[in-house]
Amino acid sequence: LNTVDLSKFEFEPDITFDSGQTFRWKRTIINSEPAWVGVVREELIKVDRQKAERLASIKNNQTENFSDEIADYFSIGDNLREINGSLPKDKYLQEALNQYRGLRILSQDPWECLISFVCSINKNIPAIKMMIELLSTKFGTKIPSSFLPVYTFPKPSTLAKASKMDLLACKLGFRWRFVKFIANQVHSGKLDLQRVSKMPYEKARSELISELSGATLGVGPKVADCVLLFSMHKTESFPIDVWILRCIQEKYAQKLHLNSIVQDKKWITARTYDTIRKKASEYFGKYCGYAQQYLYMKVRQDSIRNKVQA
DNA sequence: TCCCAGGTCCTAC
DNA sequence: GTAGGACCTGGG
Repeated sequence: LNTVDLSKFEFEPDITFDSGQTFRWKRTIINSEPAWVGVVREELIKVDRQKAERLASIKNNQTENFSDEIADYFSIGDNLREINGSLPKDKYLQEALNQYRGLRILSQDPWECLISFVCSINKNIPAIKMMIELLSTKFGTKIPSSFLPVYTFPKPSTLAKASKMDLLACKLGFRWRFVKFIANQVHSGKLDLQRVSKMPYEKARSELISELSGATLGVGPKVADCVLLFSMHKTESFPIDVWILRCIQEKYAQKLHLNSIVQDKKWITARTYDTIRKKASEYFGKYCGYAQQYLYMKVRQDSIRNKVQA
C-alpha cells in the first residue's frame, strides 16, 4: 500500500485539520474506518484517523502513491521536535505544546488560502467553512469519488467573472467585493502569488498588504500574516487576531514588555499590531508562527472551558 | 432582541 | 496618524 510511515512524521490530523488554518477537510467514514477527506493540488486525498500509515491519494477510487507535491502540503520538512525545542520554556506555551502535539503548519495553496482568510473577516469558523464550501461547489470542478461529493477550489479566472449575485449566494456578504477584486488581480497577473511566496517574509508581507502594493483590497496585516504562514510557510509570521490579542494581554504582556501598549484594548491599530508582532518574534524566535498556532488553540479551548463552568 | 464572529475600510478629528 | 463606526449575515 502506498502510504506514508508516520513513525518519522509526527502528525495528528484531528488537531491539524481543526486548528483554524484550513477549512475544507471533512470527517467521514471510508471502508468502516474514520478518515479525513480533502483536496490537495486538485487531488482527492484520504487521511486515516487511527492507522499509523494513513496518507493516501485516491484516484478512480483506488488508493495510489502520492507525489512530492502532496507531501509538501503537509510540510514534512518541518521537524516538530526541533521546532518545539526551539520555543521558549514558559509554562503556558509548554502546556499548549503538550496538549496539541502533532499540530503541523500546512503549506496550502496561496490562492485558496488568501480567499479563505479574506472570507474569515469578522466571521466565525463554521461560517467560514460554509462560504468556502459554497464557493467550491458552485465554482469548482467535481472530482469523481464514491465517498463524498468533492470539488476543487475555483480558479482565479472563474471568480473574477462571477457576478455579485452568485457571490452573495455563497454567503460572502460584504466580502464579495474583496474576493472579486483579488480574483481579478491574481487572474490578470498584477498579483503574482508564486512570485510573492519566494520573497523573504517582510517583502512578501508588504506586497500582500493593500496600502503599499495597491494590489489588494481586503488584505490587512492579519489576513496577510495568515497567508504568509499557512500557505507560504513563513514561520516567522505571527498573525494577531482577537484571541491572540487576549492571550498576549493575559499571559505575555509583562514578558514582552507590552503592558502599556495592549492594556484594556479591544482592538489595535496597524502600528500596535507591528509592535506586538515584532516583540513576539523576538521572544518566540524564528518559529513564532508555530507558537502562535499552539497559543491560538489553547486560548480558545480555555475560553470554551470557562464558558461551560460559568 | 441583541451580540458576536481568526478584520478591513472609511471618515472625521 | 488615530479612534470609532459601518459592514453582510447566521447562530446563540
